[in-house]
Amino acid sequence: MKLSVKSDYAIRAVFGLAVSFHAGKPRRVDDIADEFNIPPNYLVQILIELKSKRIVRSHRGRVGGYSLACPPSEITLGDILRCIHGAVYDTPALNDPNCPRIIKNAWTRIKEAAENTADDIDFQKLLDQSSKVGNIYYI
Amino acid sequence: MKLSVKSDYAIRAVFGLAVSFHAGKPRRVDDIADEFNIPPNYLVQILIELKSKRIVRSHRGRVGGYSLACPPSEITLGDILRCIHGAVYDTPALNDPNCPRIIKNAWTRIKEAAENTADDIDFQKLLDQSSKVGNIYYI
DNA sequence: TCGGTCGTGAAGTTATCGGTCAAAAGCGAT
DNA sequence: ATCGCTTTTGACCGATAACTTCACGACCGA
Repeated sequence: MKLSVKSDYAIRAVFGLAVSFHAGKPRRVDDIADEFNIPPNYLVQILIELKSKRIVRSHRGRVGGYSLACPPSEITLGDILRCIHGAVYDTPALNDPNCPRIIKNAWTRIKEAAENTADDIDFQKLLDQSSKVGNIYYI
Repeated sequence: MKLSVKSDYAIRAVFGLAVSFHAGKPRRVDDIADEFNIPPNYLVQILIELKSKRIVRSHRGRVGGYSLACPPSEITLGDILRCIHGAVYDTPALNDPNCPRIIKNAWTRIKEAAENTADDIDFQKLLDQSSKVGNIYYI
């Protein structure tokens, strides 16, 4: 039930990279951390995890930084959640042989509801919302 | 993303009480703990929480034990999850002013998907499944 | 070669989880 | 009235994970 901030940080970071995806230039860690109020040293660890799952790429050196490994439309929130934690929605009940089948079925229904929703939201959709709604209701 | 076993224990316990709801007689803690493989001393804490939220009732003394406070059809999985944890699906992102609106919207969608599903499953439905499927596929 | 960037591991703090234990308090039956 | 059975309460503990910071190494481009 309780999500960690880590997954939220990850989604913010990928969103930040999605915004500047067309530019083609990588973005520095401190830059992203600064925009989204993420502890820089913590963000590094998160980005490394995202990199190991081929969601982002890194470049070292003077013009280094991070960029998306594929178009925003091909990355979903479910992908990020599965990368950072093992699953979108995980309960020990499903692995517990003592849990009655009926209850396991119920857990599975809830799990799939969350999973399907997360897999349906890709970062291109978020970008579209951002350009449409963001400019109108921005305070 | 990671659920605790506590909520699973709670659901098992309430399910156990639902099964014997029509009998009208309370069920002892150790009895429930034994059937569903729940540490008895841990189950006590869970039942007390459930009682404080008026989901179950208790009865002391020689013929004491626990029983449901209302019919199984009026108790949903969402009720249990909200009782044990604060919410069915909780992410710190929704309370973080630094989290962009677009991303908060996405979190809300996932949250509502899980919440609606959990609220749709009441214990009468589980009982119905139990009597229908349980007897056929029981090993 | 030098400055800036990522990469990595370690360390520490805090919180939560899962579980145990020992009494106290209340109720029913006899 | 008392006795046994049950819930009630609250304290406690070890392990694990979350979150964060730090220091230093590796690497690249100019």
